Order: sequence, then structure tokens, then C-alpha cells
Amino acid sequence: MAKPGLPQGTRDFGPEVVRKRQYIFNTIRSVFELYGFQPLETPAMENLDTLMGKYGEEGDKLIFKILNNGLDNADKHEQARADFEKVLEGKNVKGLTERALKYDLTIPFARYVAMNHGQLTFPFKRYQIQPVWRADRPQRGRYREFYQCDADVVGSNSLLNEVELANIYKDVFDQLGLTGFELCINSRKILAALAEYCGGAEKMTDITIAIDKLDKIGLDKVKAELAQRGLNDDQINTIEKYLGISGSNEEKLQRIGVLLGHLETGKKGIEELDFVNRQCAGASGGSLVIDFTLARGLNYYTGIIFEAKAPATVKIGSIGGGGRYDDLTGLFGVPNIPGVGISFGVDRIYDVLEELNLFPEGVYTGTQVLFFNLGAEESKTAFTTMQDLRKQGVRCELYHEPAKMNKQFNYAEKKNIGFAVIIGSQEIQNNSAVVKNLKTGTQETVALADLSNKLFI
RNA sequence: GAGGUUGUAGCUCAGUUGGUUAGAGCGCAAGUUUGUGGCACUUGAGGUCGUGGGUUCGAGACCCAUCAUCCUCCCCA
Repeated sequence: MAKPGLPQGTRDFGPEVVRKRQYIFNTIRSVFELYGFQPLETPAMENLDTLMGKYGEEGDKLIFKILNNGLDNADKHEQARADFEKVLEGKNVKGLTERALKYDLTIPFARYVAMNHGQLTFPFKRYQIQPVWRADRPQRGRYREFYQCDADVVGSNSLLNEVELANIYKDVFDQLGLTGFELCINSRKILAALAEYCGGAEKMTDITIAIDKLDKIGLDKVKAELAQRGLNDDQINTIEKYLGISGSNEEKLQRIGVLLGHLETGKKGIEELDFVNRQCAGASGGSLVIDFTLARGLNYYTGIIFEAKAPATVKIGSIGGGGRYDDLTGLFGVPNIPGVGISFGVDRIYDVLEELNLFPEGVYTGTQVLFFNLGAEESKTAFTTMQDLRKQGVRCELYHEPAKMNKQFNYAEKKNIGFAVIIGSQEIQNNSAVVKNLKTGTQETVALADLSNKLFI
């Protein structure tokens, strides 16, 4: 028999880990609900052509494709072989792969909105917490299956939505105790204006990809990359000026105005940032940072973009991101539905909380009371007593077989159970039970009838 | 897609320039203790050294291949 194993980049989650993950999910979900977002779920798989071409050239390569069933059918052999030849040339063929695992939650959501826009009440605010898959090479903080938690508002152009989303980030990270996170914000319009100003509007993607790496590789390497991507010295000098902008949010806005304020798109972008910055200043404190180097890879963003960064001490980088897309459903034939959304990367948030030791004690609690099993007769009484407690909402279990107390204590210890209820022959005679607090070691004898009045915490 | 790292007990890892019977800690089981745990002590179980070839009198160690893993780049959460 082959050794059991997991597909690369996937993980099992044991009981403790699930509890901790649930803690994160619940925190995020409750904040989403608090802001009036409604839940949505979409299938694990989508039609391949729903996904292809939405994430850029690199993204297409990272989509997990699903091999069609029934290819071994003799009638289809010839067609399958021909199709395979095409795949070897790097093409996608419906005959072989019609479906794919979803790559993110935004495109499936756009597909859903496009299919249901007639029935939806706009603005439609939905949140979605589901796994997504990427055929990436796994490494630190990067998996092939991971969860995203998205919240999007579609059908509204108001920048108030951006403000709300920024505050959701703050609320969630505050509740998780993750002080020191940074919410970086920029506008694609400013990036577009920069490209336009350089005289290379069509080079916007090249420019954004390069400058996004500034904090990672440094100015010199960014300039080298810009040159390699076909920008001339003049253009690079302008970009260097742009990247050199620093100071407080207000100072940055003032300085970018000098550089790009004369351009229509630039002016708009600055107004957007200014509005969000002002609105958040009171509410969300100092966590909002205007960062002109923030670019984000996904092509469909058109306005404000967000990126939540873990505290610098944890070298894990982005723990969430999002932005505005003016015409997402246009890709699916339904134009003029604007939207803005954000995403939390739970797997990375988990790693950050773990590293900073921020999980609260409470997440580890499971069973509250272990009933000892001291024999066939004794365990009958224990069982009925236990069922009474369960009706009161106390989480209980009965040791699965008669055993030495030693063993049963150890079991309780391992499972971090707070109380033992011991019912032996003596207790049965007196209609009582011994309740022992396993943390403190103190114990008392309680009448069976009074047991349900006890608080096992 | 490119580059590198590591694979030895359930887990974390030692294992010298190639040499007889492959070790430790933790965990597990039993006992000291037949109704009171955590500690301590004693004893025990558990390995085809990732897999397949090769070099050698002799390979856990050296060579080749292969699989897996983790990490870096690309890109991303």
C-alpha cells in the first residue's frame, strides 16, 4: 500500500487548528454582517471560460483545470488525441477541460451578478467565505488551496463604500488584536495618470508591475526593471520623482497634486484618495496609509485599491487586498455595474496571529465535563446524569469504557477538560456525585439533583 | 515555469574520514499506585535509514536517477 499523503500545497486542519481558524472566520463574518453584507456561496468549480482571461497571462497559467470525464470512451479516442495535441501546444480545449476550480471569489461573484442582476436589489452587498485554488508553487504563506473572505458592494459609485470597507479592515484587525497592521491605499487613476504623464499610457501595466516591487527590491532595481520593460530615461526620471513622494497622507496628496494634478485622471484620483482619507481620519485612526507604490496585479481594478499589510515584524506581507472595478460584469455581457470589494487572506492572518501569539485562551475550549466510567452499573447512572447536563447546554462526555481513574484523568488532561464528575458505587448509594475541578484540584460531593445547577466553567 | 534545500522511530532531530547489533528527547504502553490525574522512577513496544539503481569486501553516509518536502525567483492571499 502506498503511503498516504496530501496533494502539494494542501493541508489537513486538526481540531485545534480548526478552532483557531473558526475564530478568525467568525470575527470576519460578524463584522461583515455588522456592516450589512449578506452571505453568498458559489460552486468550487466554474466553466473554464468564465475564468480564463480574467487574471492576466500569469493568472491563466495558475488556474487549476479539471480533466473531463469519459475521455476513455472508445468513441471519443480520436477526438481526445487531437485535442491533446492542441493542449501540448499550450491551448485550452473544451473537449478535455471544460471546467476549472475557482481562482478567486470576485469573478464567480461577477458571474453571479451578471446572471441575476434582474433579481438583485442594488446596491448589492455580499460577503463570501470559501476556498479557492491556485496551481502555484507552494512556499511560506502560500498554498494551493486557501480560503478567501470577500466583501463586495456592486451597483454603487459612492466612495462611501470605500470608506466602509476601510473601516471593516480596521474593525476586523482590531478585534483580532492585530495592532500595527497597515492599510495601504492608492488609486488606479493616479497610476494611469502617471503612465499618461510619462507618455506611455499603454505601458501602465509594465509600470505598475515594476513599481509595486519598490519596498521589496529597492529603487535601483525598479529602475532597471522599468528600463528592461522598454521605458526611456526621461520616463524613468518622472517615475522616480513620483516614487520619491513621502510624508503624511496630506503632504503626499499635496505633492502628488503638483506632479499629476493637471491631468484629468490624476485630479480625479487625488480627489478620491482625499475623500477617503478625510472620512477615515476620524473613524479609523492612523492605520490608513496612502501609498503611491501600491499597484496590485489584477487588471480589473479602476479606482481606489487597498492592500492590508501585516505588521512589519512578521515577514509575510499582504494579508488582504481589494479595490474598485467600474465594469466587472461587463466581461459577462452586463455593462455598467460598478463595484468595490475587499478580501481577507485567512491562511496568512492565521500565520500572523500564531507568530504574534494573539489567539485568545477561549478558542481552545471543547468538552467541559468528563464523566468517569467506573463500571457497567455505575456508568448507567453517569450516562443519564450526563444527558440531563447536556440538556442544560453543558458539553459533556462519558469515558468510553471502564478504566482506571488514572487513565481517565489523563484523558481529561489531554483534552483540556475542566471538570471530572465521578460516580461510583458509594455515590450511587447516596444519590450524589463527586465533582472535581481539574485545574485547581479541589473537589466536592454534590447531590445528583443539584448537579445541573453547577456552572462548569 | 527557473533555481536551491532537506528526506533516519508517531513527532523533533543526532549519527565522526564508509566498518560489527542505527541512537536521544518528546510522545505511546505497562508498572511502582485495585477510588483521585499532572511530578518522579522502572520497564517495554516501535526503523526495509523516502524509493530504485550503482561504487565497495562493507553504504544511513559516496555517485546517478526518481518521488516527496520546504524555501527563493516569477506572481500572488
